[in-house]
Amino acid sequence: MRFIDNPYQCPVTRTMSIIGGKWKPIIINCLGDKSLRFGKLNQLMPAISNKVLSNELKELEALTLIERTEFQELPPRVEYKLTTAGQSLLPLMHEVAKWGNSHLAKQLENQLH
Amino acid sequence: MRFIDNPYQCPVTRTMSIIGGKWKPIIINCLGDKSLRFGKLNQLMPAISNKVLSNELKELEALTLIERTEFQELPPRVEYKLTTAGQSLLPLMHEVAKWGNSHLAKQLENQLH
DNA sequence: CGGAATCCAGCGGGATACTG
DNA sequence: CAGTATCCCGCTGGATTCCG
Repeated sequence: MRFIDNPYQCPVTRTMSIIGGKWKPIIINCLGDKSLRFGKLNQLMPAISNKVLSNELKELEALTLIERTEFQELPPRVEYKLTTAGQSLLPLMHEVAKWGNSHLAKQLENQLH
Repeated sequence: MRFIDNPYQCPVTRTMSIIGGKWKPIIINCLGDKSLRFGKLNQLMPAISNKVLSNELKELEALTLIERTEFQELPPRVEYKLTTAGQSLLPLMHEVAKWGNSHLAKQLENQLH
């Protein structure tokens, strides 16, 4: 029996165990090709606390999906951007977004009937 | 300012607010084109408790992504399958799986160097 | 068999204050 | 500015039991 909730056996479960969770896909999609500062990310996502954002960023960094660059300035400046591996997720995020849009469109359409 | 953590403004967030969470993508992918019984689903996913599985199935049903069919037999039999809307997620799940596989392949490759 | 009900521990995560 | 530290609440979700 292949257990589909086993990341070693199921590729969907594997992916979700990497980028699952409430915030990771949003952060990845938000970064895109850009390099963003911590404060800017926090501003774009007002619903996330700085503690959680900090944790998510650390995890994404540990997964080598994003790269953290600390500039030795005052006041401090830190920028986050996707690594090559992280960028490989962008097409997937695009598909996710596409589904979200078409699903919404269908819902609105159904409301008219 | 467009807030990317707002499902009304960001399609990625919108999708994740629908099929996000630990189990929904796995269940959807697991169902595929098949019709599966509660017990079979629980068997395929030993790590999920029946309570949580039951909840997830209810939520997916409320989202009209899956359809529940109850057969009036003894012992009882209930089958779950994707609706048309749910099936529209399968290509996305396929992409998710593809990324999971290629990501794993790259990791293994890097270990050789 | 397919759940619902109950109990309960763990921890995710919010709010706030503080620091280099 | 970019976090860390602390406190603490709420809810997720596990284990178990019971029911039609």
